Amino acid sequence: MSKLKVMSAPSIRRLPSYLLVAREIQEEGQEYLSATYVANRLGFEPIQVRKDLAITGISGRPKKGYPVKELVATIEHFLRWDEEHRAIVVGAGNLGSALIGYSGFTTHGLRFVAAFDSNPAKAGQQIHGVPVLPMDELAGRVVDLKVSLALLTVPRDKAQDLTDRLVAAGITAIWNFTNCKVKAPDSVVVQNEDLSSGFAMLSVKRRLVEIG
Amino acid sequence: MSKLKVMSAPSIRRLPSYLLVAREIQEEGQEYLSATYVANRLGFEPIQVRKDLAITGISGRPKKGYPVKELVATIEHFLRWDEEHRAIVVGAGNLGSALIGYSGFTTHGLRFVAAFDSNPAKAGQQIHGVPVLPMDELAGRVVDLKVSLALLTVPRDKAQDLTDRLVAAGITAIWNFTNCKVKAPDSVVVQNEDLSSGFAMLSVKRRLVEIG
DNA sequence: TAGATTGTTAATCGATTAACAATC
DNA sequence: TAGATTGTTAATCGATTAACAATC
Repeated sequence: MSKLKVMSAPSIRRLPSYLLVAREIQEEGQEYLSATYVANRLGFEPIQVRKDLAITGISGRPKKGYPVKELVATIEHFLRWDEEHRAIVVGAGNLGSALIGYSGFTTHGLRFVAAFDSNPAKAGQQIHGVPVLPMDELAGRVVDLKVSLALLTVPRDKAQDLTDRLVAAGITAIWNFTNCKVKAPDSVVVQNEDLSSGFAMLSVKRRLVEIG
Repeated sequence: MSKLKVMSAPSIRRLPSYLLVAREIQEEGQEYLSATYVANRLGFEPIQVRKDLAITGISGRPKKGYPVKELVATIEHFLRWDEEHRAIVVGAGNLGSALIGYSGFTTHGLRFVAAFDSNPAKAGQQIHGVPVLPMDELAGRVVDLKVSLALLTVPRDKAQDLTDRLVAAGITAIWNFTNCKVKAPDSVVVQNEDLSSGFAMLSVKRRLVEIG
């Protein structure tokens, strides 16, 4: 077992970009990959890359760098992207449909098995091959669909109610794309994805650039 | 003029959620809103809310809190969400279409005037009322469409090429939804939105909960 | 060997939290 | 007035960066 390292949220968030670079280098047939190279590619400091990679438990070779194949496998395992994650999408609107269709998630083990929508007209349809089911079947289907993860893409005023229903149905992880901060028991993992905060950053950066 | 405060990225990212609470309270007809109340609602510390709000230049009243109407206006102005931001969407796929259709952005002043796609079959169509134009018209239309912001929602391998073309065409802000870190001159603001990093956080949090 | 790189330990930097005077 | 709240200044906490020995 590797030593327990401090895992900061920023470090974890940077891992996917390291994985991307590592996969690319792996395809080029390189055997080793240095933190220096990764840092140059992504605009980070080499020491930061080394520290971040350390949390996964990988160990590199002085002078050579990290063995690429092992690095890819280690990051994937650390992020649990080497397992299948069966998920449902709650709210089959624009965003829900887009997320189902986003191919990038398949390399993270994410597999959408059903979508739910309160609009009866959508029930029975398919979105990118994923069946849309009526919202009132939600509670009954979580178990037989064998899902523990739900993506929440409903209007903000329905977010808390659906969270409660998802928790009651046995869902243990919620990826929340509404800008409503939902409450759930500690045993349920909630990850909030707020596009507004990104746009806030963009706007403030623009002003700073204009001012100089 | 208000004193210049330190603006940290985390603070800026929290402002939209304060704005949401403030708007809600405003609709309820309340005149004042305290940092304590906002903190309770969002699960933050009151001191953090006060510090964050301070960067916008707003000043509250001891005992009462912040005047709600002024607070809403001040945050909106600080984030430039009180102006119109004309934008194009480059890549009219699933994600691009979903972002055009996302109604939440209209309250942030975001207005989509056109989408561009390399698939000729899509040109001439409309997505949620926004015309789709052929990609080779990109350079020529940026000026007459009067846009300075572009949302990048193309496959990762086309991200850098299109960034270069956008910059050459006069775009000064890019909201990048690809997981490719694009390079642009310092005068161009780039905001990277990486869904993978959110999923990485979710996965690691899940393991921590399972371990206990 | 010499140079490049890892990984540890220490230093710095920045963000969050605490303490408290001012105030309505 | 008393209690609640703001906003400043100081303390703490955590993340990033630096220094450097170990090593292939």
